Amino acid sequence: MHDIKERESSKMRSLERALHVLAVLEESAAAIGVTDLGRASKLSKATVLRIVSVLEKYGYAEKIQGRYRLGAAVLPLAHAYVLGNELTRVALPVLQELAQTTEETASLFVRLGFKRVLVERIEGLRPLRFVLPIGERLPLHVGAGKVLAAAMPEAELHRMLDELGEMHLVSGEPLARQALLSELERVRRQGYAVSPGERMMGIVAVAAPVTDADGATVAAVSLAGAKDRMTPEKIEWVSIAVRDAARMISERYGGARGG
Amino acid sequence: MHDIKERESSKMRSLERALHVLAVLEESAAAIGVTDLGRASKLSKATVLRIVSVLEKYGYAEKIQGRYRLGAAVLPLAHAYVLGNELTRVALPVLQELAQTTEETASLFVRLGFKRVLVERIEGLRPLRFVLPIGERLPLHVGAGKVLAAAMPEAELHRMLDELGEMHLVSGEPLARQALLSELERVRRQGYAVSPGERMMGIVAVAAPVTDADGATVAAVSLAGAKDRMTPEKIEWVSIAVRDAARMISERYGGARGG
DNA sequence: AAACAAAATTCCACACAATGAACCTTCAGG
DNA sequence: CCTGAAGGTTCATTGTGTGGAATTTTGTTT
Repeated sequence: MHDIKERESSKMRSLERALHVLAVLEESAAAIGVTDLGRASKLSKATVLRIVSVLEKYGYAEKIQGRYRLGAAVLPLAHAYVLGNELTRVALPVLQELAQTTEETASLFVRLGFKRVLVERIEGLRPLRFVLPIGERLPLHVGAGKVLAAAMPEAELHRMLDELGEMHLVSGEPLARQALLSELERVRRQGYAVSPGERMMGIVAVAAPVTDADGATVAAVSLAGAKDRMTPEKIEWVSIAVRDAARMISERYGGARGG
Repeated sequence: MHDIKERESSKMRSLERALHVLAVLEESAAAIGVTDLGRASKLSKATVLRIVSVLEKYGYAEKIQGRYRLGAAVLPLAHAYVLGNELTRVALPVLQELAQTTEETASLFVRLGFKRVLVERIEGLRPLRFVLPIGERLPLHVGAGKVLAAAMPEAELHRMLDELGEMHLVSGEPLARQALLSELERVRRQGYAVSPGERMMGIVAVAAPVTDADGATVAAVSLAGAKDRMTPEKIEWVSIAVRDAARMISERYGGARGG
């Protein structure tokens, strides 16, 4: 995500390098050796080894037969994040209500760099997937991501689009930059986004922004269900329910400042 | 968890300090200012500020009105851990099977220092709790923890008991060190642990160890249910089912070395 | 609204922690 | 038994992390 541009004067070089190694471990599906870690993070073997040794000591990395992978200590961090976070706390009952009345799956996303992260999900009648996808990094230019992209500063948005290059929907259909920009404009105007099968085939999602006291977008509420259940009429009233839910979270979040 | 003993020659002091700050953020329920962070981690304000600035840049910390809390970037780490980990992958279908046949909640724990961490859970008929507790840090001297404690090296176990001091069950009943040691010995002999309401009132848990190819305990499978459903007869056959599940995970885990 | 208090943030010269090239060890394959 | 590849170790050098003090910001009291 963050390239380590050694030129730039970065305070705490060693820490940034360590976090970079952690990011490589996150991306790497399988366990990875120090030589490969060094290659991937552009650091010397010795440096990488020192970093993973410390990470291992604290449980953030695990050594298995000379190879390294993420360690179990990352789980308590995520647990503490979800429990301690004001946003997830106030959103939980609202998402429950939303999932129950619509009988579909309700989710909460926050933006992280040029991606969004699923921070909370309540399944409706039939789960979308079995394994829990909380923490998954998803793109901003499709689905509920559009709500978050619509709130990005113009310049940052264009930097992201430059990085992304050619965009496609899951159907394979290309997504022109101009088409996305107009769509984002429409999302801003109408206050919600509808995404028919943009990221997952056969899944229709409706999403609306959660804002803080200053009106800045801090998260997106999304409701997703199978295409055949999401008729135009249902999408109509669901879009209202989603906006209501997002507004309710916004109010309670803004109201309890300093919690 | 890890005291920062500055005396000891620790390579990568700055990284260890940063991880220590991260641990403080994890423990702190509410957002916390740099002064308090400095107090809690015994570091100067300036140092703490530099550390949290970098953590914030990478999304591991969030600044909200001058106070800091964990950031959303910890969630993708946990997600990657669960997806990429061989153990959770092979355990998933076994836990599903176990939860289905027993109609109770099946869990998988790994040891992390002197605690255990819940890494996977499949709910039975009635969930034990609503909010997902994956990543929770729990003690080793009660419940499924006994299976992990039973596998600790003698010296390490005693160091832990020294740190713990007086132990109590959730009922308030004190737990003598000698009583725990004999119980651990029994767990080793019979290959599983039964914990009637040790950690949570009204919940009975049965647990068995998962071992790697060398026979070392790497995790614990646990099955927990309400006391009134867990009759002695059910505990009897459930303890067999749990051991079978643990053995199956052990075999598949050992079998796929290097995955 | 002014004055104060407390906390966040910036600055800087020094000390020593982090660095990486070179070296050692282990192990798999031929 | 040799060879190559990868994990791990060592140590002199240097530039990075450090913390006290100065400065700005925030928020609380009068």
